[in-house]
Amino acid sequence: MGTTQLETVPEPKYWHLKTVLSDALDSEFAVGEILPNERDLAARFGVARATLRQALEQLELEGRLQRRRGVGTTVAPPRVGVEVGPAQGSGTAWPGAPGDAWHTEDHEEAVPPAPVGRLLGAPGTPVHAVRRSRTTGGQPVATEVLYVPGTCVPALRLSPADGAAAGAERAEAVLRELQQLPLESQERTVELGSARADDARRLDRLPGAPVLVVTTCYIAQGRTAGVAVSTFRADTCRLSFGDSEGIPALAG
Amino acid sequence: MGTTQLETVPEPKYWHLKTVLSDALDSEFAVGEILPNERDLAARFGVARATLRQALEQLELEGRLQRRRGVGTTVAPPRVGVEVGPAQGSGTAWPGAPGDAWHTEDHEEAVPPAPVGRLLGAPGTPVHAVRRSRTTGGQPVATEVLYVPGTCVPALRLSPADGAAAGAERAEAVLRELQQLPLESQERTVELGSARADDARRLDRLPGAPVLVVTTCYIAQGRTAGVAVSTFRADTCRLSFGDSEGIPALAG
DNA sequence: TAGTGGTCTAGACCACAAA
DNA sequence: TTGTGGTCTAGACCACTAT
Repeated sequence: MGTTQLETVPEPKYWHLKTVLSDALDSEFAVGEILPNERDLAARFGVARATLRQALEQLELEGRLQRRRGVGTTVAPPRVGVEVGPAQGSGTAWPGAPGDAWHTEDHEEAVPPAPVGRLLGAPGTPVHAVRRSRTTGGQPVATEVLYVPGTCVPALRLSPADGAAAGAERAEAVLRELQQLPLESQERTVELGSARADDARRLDRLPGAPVLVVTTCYIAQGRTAGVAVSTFRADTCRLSFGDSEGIPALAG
Repeated sequence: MGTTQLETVPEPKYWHLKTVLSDALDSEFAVGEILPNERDLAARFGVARATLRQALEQLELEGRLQRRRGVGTTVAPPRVGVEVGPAQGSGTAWPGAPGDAWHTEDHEEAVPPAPVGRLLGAPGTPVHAVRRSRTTGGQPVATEVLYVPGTCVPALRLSPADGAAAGAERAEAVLRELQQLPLESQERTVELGSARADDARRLDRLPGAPVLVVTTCYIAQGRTAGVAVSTFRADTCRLSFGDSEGIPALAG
């Protein structure tokens, strides 16, 4: 005990700064309000701009702030809950089932990424790739690619001569065909990732922005009949896996 | 003449660097191998150390690298899948049910954080707080606090005179008592957070490290009878919500 | 003690959005 | 054009680990 540890707290400046700013956001700012710019804030707290930015980055990661180049830093609204679990009261269901919150955008035939190819049991084989997106209050919150082997939707007739204009229609045709397949189960994983350039553009973020990557395996006829890779903005989303609707429905 | 750089790709250096390093990790390094130190790497790529660090941070966020102060940067093993969903084949269950993967550590009576208090319907009221932890392969992957109102475990007799030594025992007593309560349903959310100082220590990370925060509401007797806030290391974990076991069991 | 990653500085310039 | 956040530099020192 001899060493009376008087404030030997080597707490980093940016960490302390983050706490101070966080408290200020709670008490002195309203949602949507614009903060002073980074140079002013840094001067006000007597730190370098890089240090101030370290604190802001943390707060943005936690969904407290929103920063936009050329515009400024604003106080972010609370994270929106995004339902990801079993569809409304119906247990598991294929993408594109009635009432699902996604918007179908496009379709192409492509070789899936290696991890997805392994899940589908046929690495390197071209499959249907259906691009979908999801918005909340006009803001994009997620983008998704659903990979479906051609053998799982055998009745599908695609005329390659249709051209690019029919992308969304072809995508919907794949989803319609999927509903015919009896879905046995699904399995989901969630992990942290950083947005690739194309996803970042769709999500209105910069490349590298933190995202929650939800991978869903759809099991039908004893095999993995589809894999959806959904990319959610980590700064604005809270993923919700609700059993409160699904379980009672199954029990009743 | 280095100025053969005709293509003015406004791609940030750190982003390009990250890609280069990522490819190198795939082809030239084995899991656990130590990378050259940051100063050497920066020199080798002809960038400032801060820029190199920006690329390393991204790779660490994606679980590709592990950095430890005083030691070095090593190639991280693939993320471990951590089962978070319905317990093995038994549908929903209380924490502490047989076979659950958590280790009970401690107990105290405390006022929960405001958001948890709201979920429990009684902000500002002291409740049981049970601390648990989870490891995989000897590495800590998650820490959790389960908040349970005293009114939900009325049969529990705690002797305050027991002292601190009985913390784990008191915690287990709370969990035992919970099993008596019929669990109606549960609801989970997942969001990105940054580790507070105490959680960071438990997870063997620095404060501010990215974590996946899983909030579970346990519903019993028509009310929220417990709230668990579980904090998983985002760099090493992939959360797995498996329905493949639970759904068939319920259907049969 | 030596070597590592973590923090911090004080600049500079760039890309972007809005006036 | 102006002002914002985003990128980058070339240093410095600190905290930690292993020897």
